[in-house]
Amino acid sequence: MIRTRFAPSPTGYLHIGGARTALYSWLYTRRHGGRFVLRIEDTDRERSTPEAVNAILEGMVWLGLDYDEGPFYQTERYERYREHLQRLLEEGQAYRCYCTRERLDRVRAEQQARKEKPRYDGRCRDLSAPPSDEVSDEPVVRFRTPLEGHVVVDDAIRGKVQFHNSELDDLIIARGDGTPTYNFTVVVDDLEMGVTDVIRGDDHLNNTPRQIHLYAALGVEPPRFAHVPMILGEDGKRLSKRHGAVSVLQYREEGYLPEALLNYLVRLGWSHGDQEVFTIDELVQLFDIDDVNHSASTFNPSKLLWLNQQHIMHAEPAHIARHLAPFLSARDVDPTEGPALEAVVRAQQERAKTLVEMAEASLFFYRRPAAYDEKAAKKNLTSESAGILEHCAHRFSGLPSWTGEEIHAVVTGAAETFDVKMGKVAQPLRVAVTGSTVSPPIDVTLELLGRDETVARVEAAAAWAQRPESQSPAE
RNA sequence: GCUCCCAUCGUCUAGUGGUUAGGACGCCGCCCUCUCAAGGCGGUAACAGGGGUUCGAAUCCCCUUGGGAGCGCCA
Repeated sequence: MIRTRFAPSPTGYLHIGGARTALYSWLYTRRHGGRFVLRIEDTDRERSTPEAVNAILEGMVWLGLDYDEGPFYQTERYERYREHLQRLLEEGQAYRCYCTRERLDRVRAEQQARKEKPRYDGRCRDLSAPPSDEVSDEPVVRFRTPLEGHVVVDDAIRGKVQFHNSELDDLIIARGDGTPTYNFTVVVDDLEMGVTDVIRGDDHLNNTPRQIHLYAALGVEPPRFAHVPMILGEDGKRLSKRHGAVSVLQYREEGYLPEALLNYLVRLGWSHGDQEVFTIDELVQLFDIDDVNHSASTFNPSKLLWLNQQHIMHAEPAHIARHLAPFLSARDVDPTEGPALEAVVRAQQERAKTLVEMAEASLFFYRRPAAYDEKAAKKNLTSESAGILEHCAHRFSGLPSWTGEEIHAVVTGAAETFDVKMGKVAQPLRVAVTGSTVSPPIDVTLELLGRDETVARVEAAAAWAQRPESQSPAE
């Protein structure tokens, strides 16, 4: 059975790049009926924070990327690493290195000055006793990397990638204080957690040959690897916390649907013919890791926005209503007091790119506009339109029932009566009830708003339109 | 600097030796229209460059160029 994992380090929130990696792992696992494990790589105690852990967990929940096991915390697994470390030491596959940081820094600087690739020079590799000078009292443990030959990473996305062992050096697997480092903990965890497929960012491809050696030293077969390309910011640089990468939770705040974000992310590096819009179920059916592209891609906010609109348009109104409600509440509107939220959603569904937009554009359904938009009022609430508004208010009051059809008939009737175009009736009405020139079709809008509220607002607007100042001689 | 990865419209991509190089976002125009949208139609725009291989290369190979990543007692 396939087992994958997502292994973020809690040094910041869950951002776009991490979310896509998680998505790919998740989709791949769901597609093949495997198990998805969440592991928090918090061995960097300096920078890991509980807030970041929470932000990551919350991001996963919002995106709907559920995991079958975990979260496991590496800091709770030190015993496991210690055991393996001990074994490597005993078998001579690892050794203590007494070099001081100062010596290491100096060696590195010298190598760079000589335009060489910086790497450990192996001073302690074959020592039987600690060296006599420049000795650290807290020795680290290094892994004995083969000097000759090469390793091949058989990557599910990139194919075979070959590295010469001469390019590798003896990496530190345990710090001076005895705590294990990344390249060692991933290997131990992935093998102990039975991970069959390691799906991770491209930036780890260079670590993979070392890890393959570690697997060999521990006597196990390495998992299958899949290195997914990076996501670049609009400046072409790798997306990072410092570089324009925003938290996925920020997209929630900006009114994006999780399925839209996921849809956008999956298409960044993967495709299925010409299809652009996918449901999560479709993705689970169609996605496979070896179809992922080789090249890095650039984050394109306007396409994400379009996709969000697509998902808003095609989703069930009830689903959108659930996501929309908090945005209304945040604007001091109680969506249960006024037209049914689902009906409002239906009316707004194809004219909002985000839930924020939809909430803003729907406020007038729940409370009277504080003021008429200045330009809108000047153009539409005139002494001429006042008569039309009064006429409409009167007819609305007399309607046998309050339906869109009858409302529509009143509007078209008014246009005929006054011998004007539809716009000369609809727009003043729109300004009267919404305060602006934008809303769903006028009959739909008024029907939702209700007869009493409509008549009240239209009469108020008619009165406003007739006040002396609106015919100010300054015109 | 060294090693590794990558290279089709501005962006995301289809393409796997023979296509007028397709789609999508964006942008522009037109249509529809009570506003805003949505929708429809049309337009703009790409195979980084150079060598090969081949009857024939976006597709295969090499070089160059460009971009990215790694080279920590970070992950």
